[in-house]
Amino acid sequence: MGRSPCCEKAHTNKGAWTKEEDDRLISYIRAHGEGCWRSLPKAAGLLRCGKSCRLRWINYLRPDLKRGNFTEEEDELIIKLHSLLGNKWSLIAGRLPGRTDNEIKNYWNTHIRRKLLNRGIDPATHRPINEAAAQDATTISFAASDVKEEKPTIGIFGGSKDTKIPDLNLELKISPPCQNQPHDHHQPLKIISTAGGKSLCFACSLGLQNSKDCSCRAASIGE
DNA sequence: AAATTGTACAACCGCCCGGAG
DNA sequence: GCTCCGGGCGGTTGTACAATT
Repeated sequence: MGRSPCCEKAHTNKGAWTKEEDDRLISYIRAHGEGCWRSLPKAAGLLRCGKSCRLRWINYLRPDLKRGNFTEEEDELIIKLHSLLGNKWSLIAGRLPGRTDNEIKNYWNTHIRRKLLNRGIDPATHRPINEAAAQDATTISFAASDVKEEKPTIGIFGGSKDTKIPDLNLELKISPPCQNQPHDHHQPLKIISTAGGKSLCFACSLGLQNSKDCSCRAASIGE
């Protein structure tokens, strides 16, 4: 059927953003909010595609972004999340406050992939490279199944028969961000897993009981 | 010092999904 | 139920900079 382009390409700038463009975008969003990205460039006086504005804002201009190097903790969390979620960068980013999907994706491709390869782990399957090489070609790209004690059924993927691992019913549920939080598209998703009827926060389901992301502890303290 | 190669990351492209009409 | 549109996502490319030869 074909789609109309998101903007008139003939009259839009491309490539790196200038300081002036950044300033225009920031001041417009501060004054009017994010609103409709399609009409925003015109309203803000920018010769940019709406998508480009959105990307620039979300990835680089938002005030709540945490710039700078990833910590070792963040590294490990990304690896664990990737082993469960695959290349669902936005979901992974949701668990890393201040980080964006694009940033994590780039970081994965440049740093973590190599780090895993150095450890002898296939970054696509999270299996030891020798084992991964011996795997049937039909092996799926994310593999929580290599951990024998943890064989989660990941409900958020719709339960493809190839991804179901029967032994342990570890359902992941994703709920909208907490309502009392300020509006933020990248507010971490609350992902709760239930194993054997016992509710675990997402951090615990990943084996990060002592992580600051663990909400079980906070809940149990409050009880 | 210049050329080449490698690395990091910003930005774009095209597709998919969900909501509105 | 269908179509269209806007937003969002993941993959890929482009480019600047660093390291090496």
